[in-house]
Amino acid sequence: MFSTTTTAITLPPDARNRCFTLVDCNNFYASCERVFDPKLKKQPVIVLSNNDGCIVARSEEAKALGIGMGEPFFRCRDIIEKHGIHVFSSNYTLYGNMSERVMNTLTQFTLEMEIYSIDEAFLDLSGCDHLDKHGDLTEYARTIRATVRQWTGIPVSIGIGRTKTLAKVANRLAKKSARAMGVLNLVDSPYMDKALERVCIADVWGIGRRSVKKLKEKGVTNARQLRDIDDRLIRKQMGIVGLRLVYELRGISCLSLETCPPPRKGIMSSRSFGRKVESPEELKEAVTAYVTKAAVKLREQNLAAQVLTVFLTTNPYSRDDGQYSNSIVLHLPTAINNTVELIRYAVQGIERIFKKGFRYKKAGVMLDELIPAGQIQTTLFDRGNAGRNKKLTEVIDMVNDIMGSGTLKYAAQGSAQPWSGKCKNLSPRYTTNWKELLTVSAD
DNA sequence: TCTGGGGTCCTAGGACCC
DNA sequence: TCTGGGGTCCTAGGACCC
Repeated sequence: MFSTTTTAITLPPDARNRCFTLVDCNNFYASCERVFDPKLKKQPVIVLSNNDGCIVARSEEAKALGIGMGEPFFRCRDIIEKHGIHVFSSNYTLYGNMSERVMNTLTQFTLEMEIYSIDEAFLDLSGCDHLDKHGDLTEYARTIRATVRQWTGIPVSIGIGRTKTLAKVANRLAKKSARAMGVLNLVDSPYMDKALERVCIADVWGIGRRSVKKLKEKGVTNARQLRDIDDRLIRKQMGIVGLRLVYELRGISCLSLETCPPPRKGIMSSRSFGRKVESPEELKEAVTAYVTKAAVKLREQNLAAQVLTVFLTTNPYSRDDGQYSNSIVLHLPTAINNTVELIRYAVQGIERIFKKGFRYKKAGVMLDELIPAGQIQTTLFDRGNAGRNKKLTEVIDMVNDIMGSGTLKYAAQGSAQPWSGKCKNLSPRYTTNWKELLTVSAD
């Protein structure tokens, strides 16, 4: 029996001579909060996930106190009170806008950039690496760092390497090492082995919990050992993804820069409830609100959905209540992107999977099989409803765009929304809402 | 009492076909 | 002991990311 353990990676001719720079904001959400409140400087700060559930960002001071990433908030209550840690609900409007500012700043420094996440971007400086013999590339990165700090108030770390994965490694070390002062360049570095030895495999980009376990069983614990692993072994343990990762650690670029984001494959919108929900009416309200949000995103990208999935679930952590979760996949008769019709189907979906007698914790919708909105075909029996719904949706979009999202709502979303999530410690939307601008008092 | 949300890619296995 | 073999397509689930 043959198995495909041979290398199956085709490489571009310049795969060994690339140069990637990763700019990563430090403790991004916590840093955003700090920009607008100087009192938070040098103070422990944490930011919570939606519904004030988990801790998703920590300032260095909070990390030093032992607060872990992703820890449930309620389990840290004691330590938070004891040390007077500043707690924020997540303010995605603010973080999104701050992210835009950081990314706009970065475009000053390169023509080729991939916005990888809300707080990270890869810059292609392949054309610049000849400068490096004179140390200029590192200097260039220092200029980038200082500029972002000055223009946005956000501290960043910068890692440079021959591959994206090595840029990630360099970035991690830049953050950890005080001597690096936020910038580390690993391009053709004589210290490469030492650098890789300092990074444990769990911290390598693309190595998750499962792979850590497998690799440790093979005696591989740090990034240098992983780089030097046998090709067939890694192929067997981690498939093509693992092999690619190892190549990247060797300085052979397998992951290219994605300068324009590929079209979305699906759009999801879901939320945990602030309290348990039992009535079908409230579930319908919630799902209506979620699908409305998803539909706005859909239209922003000029897409229409052919498949709508609706799901609901009780609290999987709860031991006392009965457990039930279900989902339904609705193949729509034609691609849709107007909110009115999507709400109708979403509500139908909930009606079909709802079961009485359970205390629900979460529900959501997914839009899939997206096609360009221009390709929407109307059905034979459509008598103008689609046209009316389209116009209505357009008007609502326009008003919400000008007056702020949520100005006009569909009645089915409900107005009190007793199911909505907790966010007790929300900071103002300093940069996007006139009523919430930072005020400076004279006294 | 209280445990996020939104994505991507890959693989194994089943269905089906000739 | 001994089922045919080989291909494609689809889907569910795993693993990972921030």
